[in-house]
Amino acid sequence: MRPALALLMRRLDTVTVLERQDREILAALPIEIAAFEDNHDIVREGEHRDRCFVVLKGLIGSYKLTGEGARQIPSFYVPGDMPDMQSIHLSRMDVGFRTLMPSRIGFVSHAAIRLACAQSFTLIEAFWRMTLIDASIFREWLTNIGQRNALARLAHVFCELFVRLKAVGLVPDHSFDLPLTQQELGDAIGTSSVHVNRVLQELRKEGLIVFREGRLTIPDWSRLAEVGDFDPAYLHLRETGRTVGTR
Amino acid sequence: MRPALALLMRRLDTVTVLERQDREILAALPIEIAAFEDNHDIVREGEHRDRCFVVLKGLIGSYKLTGEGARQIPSFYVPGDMPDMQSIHLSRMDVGFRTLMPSRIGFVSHAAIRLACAQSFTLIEAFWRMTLIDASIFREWLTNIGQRNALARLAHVFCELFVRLKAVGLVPDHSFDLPLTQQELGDAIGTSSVHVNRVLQELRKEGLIVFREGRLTIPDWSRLAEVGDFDPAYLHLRETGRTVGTR
DNA sequence: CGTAAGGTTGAATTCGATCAAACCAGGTGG
DNA sequence: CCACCTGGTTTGATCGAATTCAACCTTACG
Repeated sequence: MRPALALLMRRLDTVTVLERQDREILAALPIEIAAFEDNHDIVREGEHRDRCFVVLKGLIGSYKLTGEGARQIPSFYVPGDMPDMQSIHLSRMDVGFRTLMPSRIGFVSHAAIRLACAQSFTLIEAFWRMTLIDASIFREWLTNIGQRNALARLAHVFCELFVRLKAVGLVPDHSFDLPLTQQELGDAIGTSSVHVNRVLQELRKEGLIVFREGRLTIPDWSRLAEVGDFDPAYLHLRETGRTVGTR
Repeated sequence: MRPALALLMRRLDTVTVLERQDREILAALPIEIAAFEDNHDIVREGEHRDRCFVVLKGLIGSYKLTGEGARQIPSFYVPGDMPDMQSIHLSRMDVGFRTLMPSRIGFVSHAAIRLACAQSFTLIEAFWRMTLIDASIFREWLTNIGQRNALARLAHVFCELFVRLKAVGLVPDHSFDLPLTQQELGDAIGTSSVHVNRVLQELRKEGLIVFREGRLTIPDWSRLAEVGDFDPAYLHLRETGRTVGTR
């Protein structure tokens, strides 16, 4: 099967159980692949879309701008994710998406997805479920930003990325590529880049992370999870025991 | 028709277009009604549910607790909303729901909703769309809490409640019942209740709100929307022009 | 009355923002 | 090869927003 669709399927497998015929329908989806450099807008706020995209490689961030020009990154998207699934039912985009590193993207038309959904209730469930998990992640981020201090917030975000990447098999050892700038991290956790810098130093000093040359290593998972007050339940992954962490 | 279902239908009308047969299916939904006093847990974090609920009267807040015991209210739910729609596809609740004032609730079993969805693709769309709008609201709240100061945050939340209540016809003039404590407001916008108190005074001093005896009045909508950097696009209401504001 | 829940106020403190400058590495072009 | 630029990181100093703690007030209510 085309590797792009294999990846999407693998992701769907982490959230639900697919039957053979669902896999066949998915495998037949027409998908158009494109590569983008760093900092490329894939979808802009306010647009009307007629297709969704799947992350195949790299890292995508959603973003919203306030009237003051500040930017919030409400969430990150890793390979296998369909970040703008919502565009199927909400015509106007309330959020934009851009690459946070060089990325490969697959585009699937709304029409094709609708057709697939019409053929299988299980697929509807699977896609719907993915969007509900997104919402769950937003709730967790709200709690993160609203209630925890900057140190815990950053630790929490690192933990989440670790678990999500691991779930799709992209964390062989205890490290993964994460070429985010401190500004981008700040936009995600709602602090200034200067403060991110200081918090990063703190995390490093405590031996909780190694973060350099665009790569994050987590030497001691359980301690980082402790500091970040992290419980992966909100990610609603199947077989959490197997996919999570190191213990 | 039973008023409970009429309200749900009215809400669905604000987000999508229903056909006659969809209305008939909805009207036949078995619904079980109950009244709850203030501060009553309807759903607790971690539970497994076999039914959804519709807010018929009152105000519901979702909430999450951190390891430190802090509480975040990720969003409010007004009459017509189905706050735990997600429970259909995500068995474990990652969030709890409780009344923020005396409320009337209608319960509909998952089985009944699934059956209704099996009969009408439009209904699936409508429900799915509601959950996607929820997610959109979470994104906006993330931006609100992450990027705006406490004054704008609070103004923004007030604006949202105003628009959402107005959309279901619960804001006859420029005021509505909102018997929230300052603690609860603080849990929603991620600040202490003491600071909420000060911000409220500021908003009052500027003549932007009247907030007493559990009722909020917005004398000058456009100025409050300005202060709160509020743009209702993220609510994805149909005919926004008609339903929003005062101009 | 006395109690409880919520609101208000003040003072001290802390967290994080802001501002500004220095630093550093990788690329580019003379 | 060096000078220069650029984007990002680091550091220090200062400022402001919001927290914390504590006291006090008001109202509702048994």
